Amino acid sequence: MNTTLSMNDRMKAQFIETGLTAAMTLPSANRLMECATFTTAAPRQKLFHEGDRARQFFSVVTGYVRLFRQNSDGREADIRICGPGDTFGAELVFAGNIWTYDAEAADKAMLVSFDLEKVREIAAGDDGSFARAIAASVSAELQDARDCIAGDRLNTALQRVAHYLIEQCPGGASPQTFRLACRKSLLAGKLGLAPEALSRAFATLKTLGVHVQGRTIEITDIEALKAL
Amino acid sequence: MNTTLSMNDRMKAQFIETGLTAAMTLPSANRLMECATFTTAAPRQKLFHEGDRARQFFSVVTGYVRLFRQNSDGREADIRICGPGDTFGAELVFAGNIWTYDAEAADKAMLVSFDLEKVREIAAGDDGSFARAIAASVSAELQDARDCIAGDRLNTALQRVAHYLIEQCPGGASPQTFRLACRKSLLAGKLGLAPEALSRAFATLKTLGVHVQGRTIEITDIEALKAL
DNA sequence: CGTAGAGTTGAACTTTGTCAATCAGTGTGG
DNA sequence: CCACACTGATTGACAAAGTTCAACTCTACG
Repeated sequence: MNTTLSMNDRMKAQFIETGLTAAMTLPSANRLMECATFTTAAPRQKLFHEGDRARQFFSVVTGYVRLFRQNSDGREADIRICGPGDTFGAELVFAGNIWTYDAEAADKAMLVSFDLEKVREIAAGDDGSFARAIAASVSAELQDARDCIAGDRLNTALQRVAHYLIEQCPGGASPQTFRLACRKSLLAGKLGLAPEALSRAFATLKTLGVHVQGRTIEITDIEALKAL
Repeated sequence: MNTTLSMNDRMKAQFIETGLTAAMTLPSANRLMECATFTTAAPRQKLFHEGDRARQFFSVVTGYVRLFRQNSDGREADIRICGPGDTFGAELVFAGNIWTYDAEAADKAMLVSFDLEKVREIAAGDDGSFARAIAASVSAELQDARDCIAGDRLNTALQRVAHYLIEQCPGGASPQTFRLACRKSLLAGKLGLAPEALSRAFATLKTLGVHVQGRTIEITDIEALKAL
């Protein structure tokens, strides 16, 4: 399914939206684009496995990608859920060339892949602004990963779900209605929960003015959520 | 307690041992050293708090530093335990200048601090090898953080403790005897456990040939540990 | 309609955190 | 040299939180 496509203007525009290029100067973004290949992935398609040699890293244009680890019994735990604009694997530009996790497309997904060797060459050849832009993306990922560790260790399922909902409220005022960005089972994984636990959390939150109808969320009292 | 010291040869040697400089070219390491200040911290001394503006990042020379978050009730969760050779806060070179966690010395600790502004200036001024070396350190931290997330979500307390012991076995053969690198309560935090849970894990492991006497660990059958 | 996939609910069970009491090791001062 | 206090570690009892498994519902879509 790894189809190389010529880049049209719409794709370029989408690519520019990517978090990676946001912090980049225009010349850097242009150099990066020269290493880019557009790719699509079918639902549940594996992108790579833990232990595989890595030849490129990725940005998500549309859809979602699940990064996860497996234990010896085959049980899986999500490490990160990447949505539109997210980059994953950029840490390999600077350290290592083996994947330390599995990745699969959650839905039909559109990705940009960047050739690691070419990116490293560019990073080594310029004044350092290119490398710094990628390093900024990796640093942001590190902050997110630490938020995740702290969140897991400090908060209960209910609190993590409430926190997620607060984050998703555009504007931060209530009452408010919006749609979940992804399937609930995917969200559960992102929050480090079994799907059942997410369900129960939503059920409990009903008493605090959170009404869930399919993917539609209605929040009547955001302050009550923050109080958790 | 932040005493600036002139750098003697022993200090230079210790500094060179640091993971940060390991991946660095000698000129880069020399440039980095120009931004460095030696600092000591008393046991339980706070280095900074979440939300503080960051002016430097750190490497640990001796002792341990606890990075943690607090929730609204004041309960704490460790994000990372830094020992000799570990660097923390380097992500701020590339993104952000506010601490997103608290830090305190676990024991009496000796640290090197690096002025963020100066480091950024050097990173912007050279051919990029300096920035790439720091980025490599941040990337390694990201891998560790993900190991931590996956380990927390996938393994029980017993499995995490067993995994830690296996990691600590020099050579990887049994029988073997070694000392824990730090206090048990600190280790518990590193593994995301309450001290009581670590105690119980050790008690359970007694039946699998792990004998704990204070900080001394005796492992008779490392294969039994791996089987968990 | 009917089927497949996603989501929900219930019940039993496991794991781990919390609280309280106790123990062990270490150092201090009388 | 011993009593005392202090800190860290251990143990038991208990409660809370989540997982797991199974049955059931709902919805979308052919």
